Amino acid sequence: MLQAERQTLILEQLKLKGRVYAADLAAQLGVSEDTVRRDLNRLGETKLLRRVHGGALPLQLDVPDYADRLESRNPGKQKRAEAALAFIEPGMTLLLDSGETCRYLAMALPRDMPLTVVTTCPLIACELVHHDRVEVILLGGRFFKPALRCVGSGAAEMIRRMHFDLCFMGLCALHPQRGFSAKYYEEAEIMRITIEQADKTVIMGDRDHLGTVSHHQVVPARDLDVLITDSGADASVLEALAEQGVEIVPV
Amino acid sequence: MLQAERQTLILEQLKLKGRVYAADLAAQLGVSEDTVRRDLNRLGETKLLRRVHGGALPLQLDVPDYADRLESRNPGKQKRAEAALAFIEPGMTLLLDSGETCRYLAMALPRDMPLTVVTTCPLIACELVHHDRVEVILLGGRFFKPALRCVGSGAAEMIRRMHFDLCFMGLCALHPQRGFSAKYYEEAEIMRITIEQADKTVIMGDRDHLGTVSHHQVVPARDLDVLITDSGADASVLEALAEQGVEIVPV
DNA sequence: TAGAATTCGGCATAAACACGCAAAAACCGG
DNA sequence: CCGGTTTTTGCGTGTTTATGCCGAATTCTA
Repeated sequence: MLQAERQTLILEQLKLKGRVYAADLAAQLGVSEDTVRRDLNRLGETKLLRRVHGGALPLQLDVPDYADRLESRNPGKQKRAEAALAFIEPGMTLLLDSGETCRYLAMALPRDMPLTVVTTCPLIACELVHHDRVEVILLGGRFFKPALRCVGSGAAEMIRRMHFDLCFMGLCALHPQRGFSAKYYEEAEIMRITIEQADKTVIMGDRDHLGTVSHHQVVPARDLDVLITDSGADASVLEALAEQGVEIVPV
Repeated sequence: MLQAERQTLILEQLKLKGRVYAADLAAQLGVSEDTVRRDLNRLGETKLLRRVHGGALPLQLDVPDYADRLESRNPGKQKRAEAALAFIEPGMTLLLDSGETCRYLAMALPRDMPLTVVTTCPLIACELVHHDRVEVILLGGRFFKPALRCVGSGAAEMIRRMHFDLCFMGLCALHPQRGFSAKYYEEAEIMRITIEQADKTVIMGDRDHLGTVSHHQVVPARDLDVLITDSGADASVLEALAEQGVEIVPV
């Protein structure tokens, strides 16, 4: 049996059962435990599974819900938001996705620049109350609390009738091969539609989310235009993304 | 069962039930209490739960100012909001209009009552984030900042397709002859449509707004059902309103 | 304050792991 | 085809980790 074949089987098994044991796999695949361990370690390094003592678990990047994250101030997000400002020009129509990163961007927007900001996140709308020259369009629908955003057909319909110069999103999980993914099905759908309507999509997020996979794919990596991330991010992942046409902006 | 898997289960259980006992977990997971304790201690060290004698609790930095805000700010609005609760029954679909009074009502809603709340005000939507049994529908559209609400054809259309058991509104101006009126044209229109779709309309406001007139009429007084106001309000105005079929609730 | 439940620390055991080594297989350039 | 290189794999050794058990210390509760 080929190594790659074996690793594929391991991943399938993992997906099927939700967990795999090194010892079981060794017996089942007819190789030594060392070999299985080496396979598991490699798959873990490339972020295709979560290696744990005794076996492996599916990757579930447990992003804490937005509602729980609101309070903490985060200098990294602040910096990425400031870097994102460079893409914005007066008169543009922006979409700000839900997420803390985008909230920082909303707060960082210059108050004297005329802009139209579209968002599904009520919190972001509230942040922009004192930006007198920013027109805010709030996309309504069912309020999906874990992600603090509106989802559903109402919001989707409204987005399909719009067009954005720029679309900004926080980074949940981005993997060179497995694309940009989100934690919840509901938000993944809205995000996908949003990206379709935008001239340019800018993603912001730190190294911890790079090379990871979450539950629902939004779009493949090549559909993204710019990634603003911290300079300490894994070079090989950045390179792989750059090859797919993503402009990397380190801060 | 893998260690990491077990710890994930513990966290899930915790989120679900709000507390876990070491002894129960040991029996349930088929491991010794020592093992469970070690798991709990580790999860506690990494700040994923709050370790307590006998088990663990979720660590929720739960909105500490919640109670304070209700007590201190505006006792009048608080009282009227509490009086309004009497009209609400489990399972109802409510419309909460924009305005501080309605925000108080949102905060005062019981957390364990299943409800659907529809609102045009993003701030109210955010207040309801921690009410797990309350489904929130946010009506989108252009965000009209002076009134902190969404207006426009989008919101109006959505409202026309809905039906509310109860509609709550703060009181801008109410005059027995000249009706219920609002400051801005945009909001008056939305409010009128809203009242049309509601079985019952409840208005909350203190004496200062009674007997006054603002710029844009919403509906005549007879279209209102309940007025919750303070007991010191002008008796002649209240009487005139009562004659038009408005139930007066003094607090 | 006494008794019960819980926790802590040390210890033993078995499983899982890392590391180096060597054999076998696959690969590669000429 | 052939010599050299790389990759893969399995094995042995020593280390680390996970777990359960036990007694002592601590904390809760009535």
